[in-house]
Amino acid sequence: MENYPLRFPSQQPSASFSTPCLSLLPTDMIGDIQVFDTLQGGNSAGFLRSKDEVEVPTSQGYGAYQLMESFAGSRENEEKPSKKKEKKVKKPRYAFQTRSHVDVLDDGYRWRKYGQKAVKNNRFPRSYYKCTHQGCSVKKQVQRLSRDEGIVVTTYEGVHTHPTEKPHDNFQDILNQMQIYSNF
DNA sequence: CGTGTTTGACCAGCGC
DNA sequence: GCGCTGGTCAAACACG
Repeated sequence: MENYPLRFPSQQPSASFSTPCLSLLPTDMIGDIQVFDTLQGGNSAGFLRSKDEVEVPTSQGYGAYQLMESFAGSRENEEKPSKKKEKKVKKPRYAFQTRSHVDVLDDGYRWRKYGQKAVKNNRFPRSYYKCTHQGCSVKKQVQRLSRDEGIVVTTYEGVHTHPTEKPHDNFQDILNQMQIYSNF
């Protein structure tokens, strides 16, 4: 099993959220995935994994991404297979909750939509995307919360095997943007 | 014409 | 076994 380096922000920024304003994410709404969130309007960041563990934010919000990196791949094969033989290997998933008017955040990668499904208890459909880069099998799901339609949940599955196609601002710039947006 | 979206069909897992 | 739900496929379509 190989752990590709997580290419989310820090040195080689790949995130370029077009309408960045991350906020709290109730993890029980999306199940067994790791959750990255930042508190709206502040510079604190939290990272949730499983249902109850909260990592303490580090200065300037970098901590969350660093934690993501440290957990990359750590949950593979974690759940018990219901049958004896090895079951599907689930890639680790990371969810971002973003307050945004648009569903699809520009994270610097090229995505192809391959499905859309109505979701139970949610009047908004969930969209499924795959990274179009050759050999990269990263997927993401985008879903708007029913109880707060201003919030978009983006769930990433897998890790990109290539750098972003859109070199961009550094992470600090993104955080600054988040500040601006959150002050609305 | 290449690329991306839409959408119905299909399949697998899970709970009852 | 059956029905529900989530996830994926693929043909048709739209667009630059």
